[in-house]
Amino acid sequence: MHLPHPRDPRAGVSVARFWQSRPAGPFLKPSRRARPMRPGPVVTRIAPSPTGDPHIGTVFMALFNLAFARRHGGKFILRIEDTDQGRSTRESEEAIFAALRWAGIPWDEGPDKGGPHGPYRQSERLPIYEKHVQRLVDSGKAYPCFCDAARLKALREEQLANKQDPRYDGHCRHLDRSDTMHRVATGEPHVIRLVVPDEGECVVPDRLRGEIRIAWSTVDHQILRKTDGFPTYHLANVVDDHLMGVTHVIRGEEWISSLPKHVLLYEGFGWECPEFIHMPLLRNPDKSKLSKRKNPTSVTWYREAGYLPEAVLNYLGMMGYTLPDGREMFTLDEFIESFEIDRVVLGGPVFDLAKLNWLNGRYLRESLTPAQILERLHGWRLNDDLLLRALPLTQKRLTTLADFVPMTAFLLRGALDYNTAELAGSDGPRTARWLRIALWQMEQLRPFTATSVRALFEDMVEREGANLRELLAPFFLAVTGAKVSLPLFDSCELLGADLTRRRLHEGLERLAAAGHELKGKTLKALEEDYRRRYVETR
RNA sequence: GCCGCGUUCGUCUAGUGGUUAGGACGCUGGCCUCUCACGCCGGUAACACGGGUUCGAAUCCCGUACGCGGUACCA
Repeated sequence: MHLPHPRDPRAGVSVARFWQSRPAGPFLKPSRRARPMRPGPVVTRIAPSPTGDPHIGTVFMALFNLAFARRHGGKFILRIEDTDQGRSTRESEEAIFAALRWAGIPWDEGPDKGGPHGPYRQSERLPIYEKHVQRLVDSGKAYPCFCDAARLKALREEQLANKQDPRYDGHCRHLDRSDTMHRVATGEPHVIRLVVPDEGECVVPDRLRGEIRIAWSTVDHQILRKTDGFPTYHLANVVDDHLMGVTHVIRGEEWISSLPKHVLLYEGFGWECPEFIHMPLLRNPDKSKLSKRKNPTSVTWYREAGYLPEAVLNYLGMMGYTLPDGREMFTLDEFIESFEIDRVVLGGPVFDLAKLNWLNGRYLRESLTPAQILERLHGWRLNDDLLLRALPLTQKRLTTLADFVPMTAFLLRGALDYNTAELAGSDGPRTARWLRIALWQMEQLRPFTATSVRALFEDMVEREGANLRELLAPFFLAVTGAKVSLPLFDSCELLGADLTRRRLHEGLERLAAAGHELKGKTLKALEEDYRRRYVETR
């Protein structure tokens, strides 16, 4: 079905085209009853950005995209959005693949397995974006902009001071065209910006939310191509979704405010919009967007901490959703089989480890035989590989073989059991600061090895003006659960980054409970201090 | 600040005008039992608030409050 250029007859108001004609009268809240499907094959996608650790939210979104596609006999694509050259890494990309595989999420097309619409890595599609950005410039829907950061900053501050929305003022849009072209041709640094209407509003249907309306005046002249020649998310995302035949964009609600930009791009290219479905965001216990500061977010942590992938996936399947028959324990296939996107609820679900624990326990005692659990233990950490790596550290300390188990138990344990007063030591606030700083440092530490951990602490010794023995004391306790243990740096390596970090985090929580909480002004001051003394002189 | 999206037990949720507002986690009392755990039985606890519409609103409409998200040459 070909649709004409989507522009509403009402002046200045553009409406994203939906596949069906819109109902007469006011748009009613969508019903939870299944809505009719768009004809033709369904294609969904997950488009993670390979920066940092693989996020549990990525698995959450992947699950719903996969279920929707499969339920309707369609395809599910994995696309890597590595348009941020500064932050994207191959290592992180690999970690995303591994995380999805661990979780049991299969994809039909992706960078690792190809497909008819490849490549599936945005950094390899630059010529495609280039061509499309040119199309927009040629048709006057985008324009080069030469403004530097200083001007933009000043502009933003002035607008904020006048209580206006920060928004590019169109300065470069009104430059003389031939002059502009000349400056571009001579290689002057510039970005390409999207032309956005000044008046009217953008109205877009969302499958779960009804019509979303946003005034154009609040939408910025989005940069489509950065100075480095790379596209921004907005451009690459729209171009790829169209070219890859994506019919349903199922993503987090954090994207709602950039919806108008995307709609404008689809219109600019003369393409039909996909159906938009904005899911609620996973939340911390305090309701803020799930973040590693407050909750474990790395998929690898859940694996290392001994969660079963099927339990994690099952748990994610009940975030914002219940099966039509209310079952709480289900396989991926069962989830897919009965999946109805219209049953998704919009309130942001708090990710509750206690309930995940209960579910994980049920899997362990109800769905696996002892022999199968043994296999899982081997696949987890209780295997020759770990024992063999621990042996060089324990060998000289052994009197009988039986000493080995208590000596290495901390490598396999969940929560540690130690005295918080001992952790705090004589200077609780100082201990808290040290743990906090080490944790920040470790978040950046790559690779995570005994050597790099040693370097981290030696660096800290210098900057904190403490001696190593004194500095390390609380870390022995926090990481191994004992004041006397195997060498700390090697222990950290054996434990791995996720588990080590989590233990420091737990140490911090214990200190907080004991009255040494870092919060508010103290925390802010520490952050600033940390930035000054560690980050800027790195 | 501005814009947007939300709001049923502490948490995950059922509920689509008429229900004693149901289930699950957690917490808690009991049973089972060599301990613990599991399991079983019971308890605790919610429609944010105010106006409408209606014979009747958790359910529909409007406002308020609160929460969250966005406001980048990050995604």
